[in-house]
Amino acid sequence: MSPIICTVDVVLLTLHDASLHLALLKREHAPFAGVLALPGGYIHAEEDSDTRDAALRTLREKTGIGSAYLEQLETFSGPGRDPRGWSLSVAYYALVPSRLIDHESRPEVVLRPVDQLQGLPFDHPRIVEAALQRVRNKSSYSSLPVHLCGETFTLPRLQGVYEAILGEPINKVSFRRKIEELDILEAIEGQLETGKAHRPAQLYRLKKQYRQHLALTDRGLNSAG
Amino acid sequence: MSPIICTVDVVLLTLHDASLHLALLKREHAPFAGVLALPGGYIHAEEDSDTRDAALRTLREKTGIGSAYLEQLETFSGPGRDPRGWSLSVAYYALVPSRLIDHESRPEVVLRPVDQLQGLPFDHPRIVEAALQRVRNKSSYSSLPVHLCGETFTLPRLQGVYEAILGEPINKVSFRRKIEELDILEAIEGQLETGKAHRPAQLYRLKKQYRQHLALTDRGLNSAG
DNA sequence: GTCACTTAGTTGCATTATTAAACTAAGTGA
DNA sequence: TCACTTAGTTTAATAATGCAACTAAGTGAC
Repeated sequence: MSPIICTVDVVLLTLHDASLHLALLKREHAPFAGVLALPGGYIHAEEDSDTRDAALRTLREKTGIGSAYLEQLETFSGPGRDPRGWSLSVAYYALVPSRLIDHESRPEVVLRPVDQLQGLPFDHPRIVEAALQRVRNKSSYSSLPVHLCGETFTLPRLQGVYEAILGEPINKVSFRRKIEELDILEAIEGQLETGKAHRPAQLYRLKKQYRQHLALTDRGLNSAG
Repeated sequence: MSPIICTVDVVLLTLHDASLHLALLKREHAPFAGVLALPGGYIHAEEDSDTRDAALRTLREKTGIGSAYLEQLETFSGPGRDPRGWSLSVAYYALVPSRLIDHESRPEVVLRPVDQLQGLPFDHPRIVEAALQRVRNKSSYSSLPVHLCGETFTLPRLQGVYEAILGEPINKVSFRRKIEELDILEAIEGQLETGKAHRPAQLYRLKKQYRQHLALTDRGLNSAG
């Protein structure tokens, strides 16, 4: 029996111009050489300690990103998804603040708005679709979107990130109540976002224990309003 | 490079004596021959059209179950989880009404309460733990538990199933409101569950379109009460 | 400096959702 | 016929949510 082709693919999402963008790379080899595709590659049994590790390595090697929120999405498989044979890809999704994407040293990483994707090879459209569904759904009841912000951010900024992901406005009071309830942020003593022609906003950061873990609400964020 | 060992494992859950049980099988071959383990096996690239298909085949071959609610759980991997080498297992979980487990023709399938598991081989404890977490979480905001009931059931019975999974009582009025809201059940005209020494309960069944798909609530089922 | 403007952040109240308790319904069995 | 048990509904109290209007605090025009 011919061996199964084992790969990982990473749906790397970031926020650019207040909308969700996906990171893509031109494929170097056949099949689909030259086509923009998800960063991915073979699992290296000799060096990877599991598929998560393979995804982290892929992310580092292909995009230069050393730290991101990373979570397993789903495994896609079958005889038809890769022309080389029966293949299996463990898909992960990653969220990074856009500042961490270094366009100087990695000009080959291109960002595309997630609602204007076309021509993706293999079953990458399905994988991206699944990632978007997961991220949108999870954002509606968790702290997931904070991983798209940088180290520090204001509450109005964070609300904007939620709204960009969910695609609809959120009630300000309800939003602040929920975030408070999650108890994952700490105000940075005396640090305000100045320079704007209006009242400055308080800067916050994630509490240490939530750097990699998420917090979940009981009832969701109830957008609209 | 040595090939990666690709398998599927199925966490098959059912309700027995009003509590969640897991189906286990004695392993026939090394490693862990004779030990009770999750039904699982190699992916057959020649015959399986994807990993879901491999899981369905495994379920059919090892337990005789031809139809169940089946959903991909997570993929587990690494060099240490199987003594034969770097391995990868796509785990699925399945829910079946206990009646579908045919103890006559399959005496080798043993049921164990999920809170009294021990001695499971490989990383099966982790897989089962992940499945339980997923099922409990998903049950709190979806129609998932209906797949543990048979064709027809009463609302008090269904509430009992939710309570068995979630491990806490649910408010009767709230429960009925949520189920009504989900709009997935239809009362079976004139069919009541008789024979009990009290008022008979209305029998319901899943609407056709929800046989395989789930319905989700906006706000969850809010147990306790 | 004063004032118009803008967004940050809060308060109070109306609306809606959830829960608890008490009720009515309808069977069995003594 | 009556006690008992669980099904299913009603009512009222409580809690969560959302809206509108408020105060706060900066910038920039004049």
